[in-house]
Amino acid sequence: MTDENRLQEIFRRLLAAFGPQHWWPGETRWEIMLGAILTQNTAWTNVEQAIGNLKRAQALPLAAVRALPDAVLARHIRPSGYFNQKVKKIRALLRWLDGEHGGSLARAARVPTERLRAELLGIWGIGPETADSMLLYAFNRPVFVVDAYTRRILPRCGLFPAAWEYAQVQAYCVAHAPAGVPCYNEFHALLVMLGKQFCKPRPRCAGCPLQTRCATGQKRKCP
DNA sequence: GACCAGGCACATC
DNA sequence: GATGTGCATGGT
Repeated sequence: MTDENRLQEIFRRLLAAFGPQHWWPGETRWEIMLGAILTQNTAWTNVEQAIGNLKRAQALPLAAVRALPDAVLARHIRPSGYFNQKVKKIRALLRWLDGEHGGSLARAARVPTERLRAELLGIWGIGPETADSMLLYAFNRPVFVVDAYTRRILPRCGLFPAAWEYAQVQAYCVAHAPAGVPCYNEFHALLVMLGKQFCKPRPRCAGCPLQTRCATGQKRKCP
């Protein structure tokens, strides 16, 4: 079976098993972008609490977040973890929006994909996964999102080495996965669903007296 | 109590 | 360039 067929078969099976995921769980472009920052290295349930806090305080809209003092914003998003860092990232996002697009997401949405991606990657605190999540889910661009689950699951299916970096994995998926915004949307969501349920991080090293993990993501190194 | 979660920036070698 | 570390809460 070719790589293309294997990846398409994985997509087909996941869709059959889990059904459409209806991502992204956010109602506006802004809410999706905010969620993309808040979910960095954080369980979505924690992000839901943070967004719930903002909603209850009627502080979720872009203009409301803009008007919040840092300390208040930090208090609202506290459940999502790394709250001081995330306040800085949200401020950096707003600075970009104001500086490049007059504070208008509608204007930002008219920027071609490659340039928009470059702009997002230029924002402090926004790396490739967060930028691509924003592009796909907030701006409806055909960009394949690679996350920790993608990089864990597909190598275990034997598709490529686990050591591949972001851009390599993305290029592979673009080359072999079913194309287009709806498929990219669903594929990423389905990989997350599968990963949460069945694909825990790398197994512990057999016989390691520390019972810890080696290679990326580890807390300590095996002796 | 350890591990994990829909990363990223920065320091150090 | 590769590797390690800080950031932090909440669920299991």
